[in-house]
Amino acid sequence: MLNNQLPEDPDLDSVFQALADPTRRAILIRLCDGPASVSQLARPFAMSLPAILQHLQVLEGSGLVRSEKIGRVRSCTIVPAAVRRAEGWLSARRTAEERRLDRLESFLDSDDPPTTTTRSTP
Amino acid sequence: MLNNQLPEDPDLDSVFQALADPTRRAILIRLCDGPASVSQLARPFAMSLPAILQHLQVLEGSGLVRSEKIGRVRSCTIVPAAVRRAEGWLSARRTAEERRLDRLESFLDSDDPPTTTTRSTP
DNA sequence: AGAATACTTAAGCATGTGCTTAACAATCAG
DNA sequence: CTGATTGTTAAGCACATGCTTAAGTATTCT
Repeated sequence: MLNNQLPEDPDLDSVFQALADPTRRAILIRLCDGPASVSQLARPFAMSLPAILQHLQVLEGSGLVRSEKIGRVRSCTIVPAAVRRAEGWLSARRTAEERRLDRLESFLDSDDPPTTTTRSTP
Repeated sequence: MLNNQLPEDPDLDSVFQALADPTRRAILIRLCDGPASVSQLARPFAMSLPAILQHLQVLEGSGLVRSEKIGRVRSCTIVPAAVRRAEGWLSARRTAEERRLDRLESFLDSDDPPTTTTRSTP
């Protein structure tokens, strides 16, 4: 049985997945201050360098971070567009829900409250 | 070796984790149109009911969804505040990065570029 | 060249995630 | 009461995740 649902942008999976870890979010916060090398990024954490590397690979795989190796140093930068895409999805949900509440409100503000299904006014 | 880093809000972990799945995001989109029962939420998916239940538990554990059982029907609703909290984190990153670019720009627009190193805090 | 630096790869391990099926409630309709 | 509807619990399985250590490679310094 094939799953022919979910017409949604599959790329957001990896973005939110990347955001779902405190180490990776801390790395992103750090990168907002400007580009950094792998060992600079690793310094604050009680974690091995390979572990940080793996976090960086997750971040890069999601598109939230880009990196380039120059000499023996890899320089990592945040990718604002990817951050905005995730933000945009949440923003769309928020506004959709707000629109619904507005419709509901203006419906209740009209005259005739017929069989108040949700929350009978006390 | 204890990990005494990461002074950040740990609750965002579960929020982003919940968002990192297309089924759960589709459920959230659906809930923007108003409350729904478990089987209503399950209907569009080629997936067993227990699977949907588990997704709902993840969503509820993250605070993105609240639910209440009335009779034999569980009614699920989205929690806008939780959506806004995730959105707010991303928004803060974006603005932080924009501020940095502004500083960089006005710095480059001025005359004297001294030692273009990133972060020379000794 | 030889040593230090900065990163990378590989393998392994414990735990978490996303499903499944089967069986078990609880409630409502006739 | 009987039976259909709606949801819940439990067990199990395949695979993903987040680390670790050990052993590389590539670059720069002296």
